[in-house]
Amino acid sequence: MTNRQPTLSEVAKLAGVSVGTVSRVINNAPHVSRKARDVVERAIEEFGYVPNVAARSLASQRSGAVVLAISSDDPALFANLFFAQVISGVNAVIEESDLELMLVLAASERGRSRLSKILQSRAAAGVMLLALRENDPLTKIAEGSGVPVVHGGRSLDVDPPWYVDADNRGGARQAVEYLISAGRTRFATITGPQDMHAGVARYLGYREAMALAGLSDQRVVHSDFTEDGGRAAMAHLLAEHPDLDAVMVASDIMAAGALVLLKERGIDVPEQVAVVSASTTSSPPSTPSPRSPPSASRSRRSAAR
Amino acid sequence: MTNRQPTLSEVAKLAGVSVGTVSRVINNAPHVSRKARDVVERAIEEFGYVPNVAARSLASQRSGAVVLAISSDDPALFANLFFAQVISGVNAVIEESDLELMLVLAASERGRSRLSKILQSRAAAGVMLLALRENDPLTKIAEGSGVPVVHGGRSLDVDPPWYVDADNRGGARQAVEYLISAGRTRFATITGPQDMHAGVARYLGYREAMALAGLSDQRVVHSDFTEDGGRAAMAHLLAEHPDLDAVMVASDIMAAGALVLLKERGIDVPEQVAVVSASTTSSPPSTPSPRSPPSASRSRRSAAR
DNA sequence: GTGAAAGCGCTAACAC
DNA sequence: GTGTTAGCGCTTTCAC
Repeated sequence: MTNRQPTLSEVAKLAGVSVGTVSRVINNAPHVSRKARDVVERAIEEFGYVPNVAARSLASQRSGAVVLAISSDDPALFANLFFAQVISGVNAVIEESDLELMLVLAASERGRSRLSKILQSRAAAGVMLLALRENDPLTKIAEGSGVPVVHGGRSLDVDPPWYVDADNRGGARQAVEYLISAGRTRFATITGPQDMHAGVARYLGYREAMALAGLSDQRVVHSDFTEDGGRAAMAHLLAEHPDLDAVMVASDIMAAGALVLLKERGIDVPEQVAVVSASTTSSPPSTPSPRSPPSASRSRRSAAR
Repeated sequence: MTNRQPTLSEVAKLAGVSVGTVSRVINNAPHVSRKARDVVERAIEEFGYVPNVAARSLASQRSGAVVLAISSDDPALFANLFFAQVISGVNAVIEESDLELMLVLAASERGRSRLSKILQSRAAAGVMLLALRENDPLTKIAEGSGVPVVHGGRSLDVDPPWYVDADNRGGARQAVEYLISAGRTRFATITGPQDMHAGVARYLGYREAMALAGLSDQRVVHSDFTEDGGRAAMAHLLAEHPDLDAVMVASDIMAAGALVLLKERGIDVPEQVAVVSASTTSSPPSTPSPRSPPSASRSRRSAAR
C-alpha cells in the first residue's frame, strides 16, 4: 500500500533544503524562514514522512515513553474503573506531547526485573505505579531508577510526593451531607477495611460530616468491601440500632449486600432507610498477599432504589 | 544512586573483548567461546549494563513494541474483565521476548492519527485491536499500516483472520447442557442484542444445546445486556410461559435483573426456576455511536442463588 | 536563517 | 571464534 517511508534526509533532498532545516521545522524550532517552513511542510505532507522514533530518541538522548507499571497480573484486579479512568486521563495528556504509553505488568519477579530494565534503559520519561500492595517492591524499583514517579491511588504505607487518587474522604462526606440535607439524622456507616486507604478515608469523611452536623457517629460496623460482608454488617446494624434512618456504605458492592438484607427484612429503601455508597473499584484482599491491595476509588451519591 | 549506565562498547573494553563479542553474547548468537561468554556476562552483571533500546532498534531496523489499540476512551467501556484478561495474556507472552507493550487509546480522530503514525514509524512489531465498534476506522488504519494485526474480541462486521475471543457459543451451550443434565426441560432464554457478536453467539449456543437435547427453543426474549432489560424480559417470559423451569440469560447483569423479578414474584431460584448466565463484559450501547460496542465475553455456569 | 558534519549506542557484514 | 567498521535516521553543535 504505502511505499517505504522517506527518511528525514530524503525529505530534505526532495524539498531542496538541508536536513538541519527539516529537523527545525519538525521540532518547530525558531530561526526558520516562513518560506522554508512551507516548503518542508508540503514535502512532509506529500511524501508522508513520519519520524523514526528510535533514531530520534537515540540522537536526542531523551525518550519517549511514560511507563504504566501495574503491580498485579490478576485481570480481575486491574480491570477496574479507577485504573481505566486514570489511564484515560494519562492518555489525554500523552496525546498532546509525542510521548507514548508503555504498559508493564510487574507483579512477578520476572515482571519486576523487566520493569527495572526498562526504567534503566533510558527509555522511560516517567513511571506511574498502579495497584501497589502494602510494602510493594515496585516502590523501591521506581525510586531507584531515577525516573520521575507518580502513584495512581495510594496505599496506606507510602505517602507518595506525587499521586493521583479519588477524593475518598471528600466524596464520602459529600454523600453523607446530601442525606443530612434531606433531613436524615440517625446515621450509621458500614466501612471498608481499615487497613486500606479508601476504607480509612471514607470513614473519615463520614465522621467529618457527622461532626459538622452535630450528629452521632457512633453507629459503625467495619466490614470488608464484599457483598456478604455488607449484608452481615447491615444485619448487625439493624440489630443494634433499629431506629436508624440512613446508612453510608463504603462501597457499592457492600451496599448491594445491605440492600438485599433490607429488602428481606421488609424495610423500605429509601423511605425508611436511605442508603448512599461509594462506587468503589477496590477489590477484596488479593490472593497472593495477606495484605489488601491498595484502594482506588471514586465516590458518588445515590439515593439507593 | 546508580552511575551512568555503561554502553556496550564500554563493556567490551572493560571485559577486554570486542563489541562484536559483547553483542553476540547479549543476543546469544552462536560462535562465542564459553570463556568469552563468561567474561562478558560477568562484566554486564558487574557494571549493570542495560542495552539502549533506541539504539538497538535503530540499528537492527526491527522494533520493539506490540501496540494495543483501544477504540474507546470511555473508561467504563474498556475497564472490563475480558480486556484485562487479554492484556494479561498478551503480557505473559511479551515477557518472554523483549518486546514491550504500548497502549494507544484511539477513539478520537486525534488518537487515530497518532495510532497510524506510530504504526508507520516502524516502531510497532504488531498491533492488537480492542473495543472496535461496527465499521470501525481502526480496522482500515491497522490493515493499511502493513503491521500484523490481531483482533481482541470480534465485532459483527469483520471476520478477522486473527483474533482472540471467548467461546461465547460453546460456553452458552455448556451452561445450558449443565442444566439439562440436572433434569430441566422447559427452557427459556433472554438473549443479548442481536447486532452484537456475543449476543448472537450465545443465542446460537443455546439453540444448539436445545436442538441436541430435542428440547423446544421457542421460548425466547431478546434483550439488551442491561439489568432493567433483563428484568423486563423475565417478566415477559413469565407471562408467556408460566411453566418454565430454567432460563439461560446471556449476561450476568441481565441475570441480576431477572433474579430480582423472580424474587419479587416469590419464585424460588433454583428450586422452581434455575438460572444460568454468562459473565459478560460487554457494555450496553456506547454513547457516541448508535451502534453497540463489540462484545467481549466469557461464559460460566452458575446455579444462581 | 541555513548548511555540514559529528555523533547517539547499537547491529550486522565482513575480514581475519 | 573474534575483531573491525560502516551505517541505522535523527539531533545538535558549529560555521557561515
